[in-house]
Parts: sequence; C-alpha cells; structure tokens
Amino acid sequence: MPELPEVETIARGLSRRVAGETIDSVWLGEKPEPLKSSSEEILEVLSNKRILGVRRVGKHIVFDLAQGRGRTPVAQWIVHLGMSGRMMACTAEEAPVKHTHAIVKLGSGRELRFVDPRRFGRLSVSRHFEAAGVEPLDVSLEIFISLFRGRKTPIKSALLNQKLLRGVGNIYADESLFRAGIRPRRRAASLSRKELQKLYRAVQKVLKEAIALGGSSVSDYVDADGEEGFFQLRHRVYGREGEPCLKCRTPVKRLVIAGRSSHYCPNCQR
DNA sequence: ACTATTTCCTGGATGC
DNA sequence: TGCATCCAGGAAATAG
Repeated sequence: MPELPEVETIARGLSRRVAGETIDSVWLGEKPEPLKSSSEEILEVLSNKRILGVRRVGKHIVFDLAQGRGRTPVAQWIVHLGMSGRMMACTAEEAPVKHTHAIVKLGSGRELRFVDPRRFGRLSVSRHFEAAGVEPLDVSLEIFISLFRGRKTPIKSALLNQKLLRGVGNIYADESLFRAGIRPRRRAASLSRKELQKLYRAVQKVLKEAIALGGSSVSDYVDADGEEGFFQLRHRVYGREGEPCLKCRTPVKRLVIAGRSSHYCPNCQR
C-alpha cells in the first residue's frame, strides 16, 4: 500500500526513466476510474505532450507535461495508486499483465503502464494541480503543531487526514506514534506542545528512513523498477499484533480507529 | 466546521 | 478440494 515513501521511490524511479520522453499515444481501459477527469479529458491533455519530469505530491505521482518541445509545464497527469496500483515503465514487448487499465506509449518505444487489481487507484489530469494539506517533510514545527489545534478526532485519524498532512498513511502513522510514545486514540487537541514536537520529529524520521530504504513492501508493493523496499523490516508495531514490543516486550495491541487497524504498545505509548 | 461512518474493489486468507 | 465469507485500506461521499 503505497504511502509517501513508496510513492517518492516510484516517482524518482519513473523520472529517471521517462523524463524528456514524448507521449505518442494513450490507451485507456474500459473503466480507468478517473478521479476528476473523464477519459476524453485525459486523452486530450496527454496527447502531443512531453514529460518534463515526475514528482511526488502527497501520495500522488505527478507527471509534469509540456507542449511539444516546450520547457514550461502546461499540464499535469496525476496518478494515485490507491491500495494496489502500480505504475511501471517497460518495453512494448512485455506482455501486459492482468488489470492493466492504462498504457501510455512513449517516443522511445517504451511504455508506461498503470496496473491496479483493486481499482482504488485514480488517474486524472489538470492544468493547475494543487493538493490540500502540507508536506510532512517540508512543514515547520509551528505549522505542524497548528494543524492539530482544537481537533477532537483521535491523533491517528488526524495523521491520516490528507487535508492536514499529505502522504502519511496507516503504516507510517502507526510507526510515527510508536516512536513518539503517543497512543493512537489520544485526542489530537489533548497533545502537549512537547508531545507534538516529538511527533513532528518522529514523522519526519520515519518517512526519511523509509525513503532511504525504498519504502515498505507489504502485500505486493514494488517500485517502478519492480524492486521491493526494505522498511517493513524496521516496522516496530505495524502488523505485529500480539508480538512483543521491541523495546519492552509487552505484546503489541491492535484496535480499529476510523476503520483502520492501529497498532501500538500499551506500555511505551501513553 | 467537524467528525464518524459507509462505500468502492478484489486477491488472499480462513473456515467448514 | 471447493465454496463462502471475511478482511485489508485511501479517500470520496454521506450522514450526523
């Protein structure tokens, strides 16, 4: 399940492979499940464009597009991988795998393919893409603290809210809360300044470590080159229900908050 | 203005 | 072995 570190890894890999390429043609499956854009809009915006580069915004992969040989971006192609989405760069000879919903043929003969078995992913186009929320790795401590002011929702839910912080998903929310020593059910507004500062540092540390390790490969995540990440080996609570806490040996607990599994150590987190 | 709940989707795991 | 059921989760939609 791609969150910020996985999407960052994928976007970097894609940029390395397809930056500068022209888009020759686009094929969209029957139900590409576009977010805000119709199939017609996607085809219209992508045609005759060149990919300037690929970057990550929150959990979105953003392809910056220029007209013809131009150097200024005039539109963006935005891909959200959802739960099971994959964006792969491959040669035209490779047989398309099941659940391929979009194929973009590039000038070099290579192709970008969007594959998504569970269909939670979304494709869209925009001419002025702006995401809600702030980037957790760019935000200042003061702004970070202000995000949670007056919020009665559990801190876990607040971390998952993409309109506040963008890019943090279930794994990194749990791992950050563990490292900050904060229970997931605590009301966001009840956290002290000191606790929020710990959380701020924990979020940034966890995300940076995960990016350095190529993300977490749970279920079937692989990056743009088909490589697995290694941060799952550093998970301290996520997916470890019943197993001993790596700090104090207390069994890790799991509860459901906002419909999401939340893992924490009842002893280390207060 | 917030917050909580439901919905979408399918592969894999579990249970009988 | 095979079939039914449950579960995972991001974010939009809906309800409160």
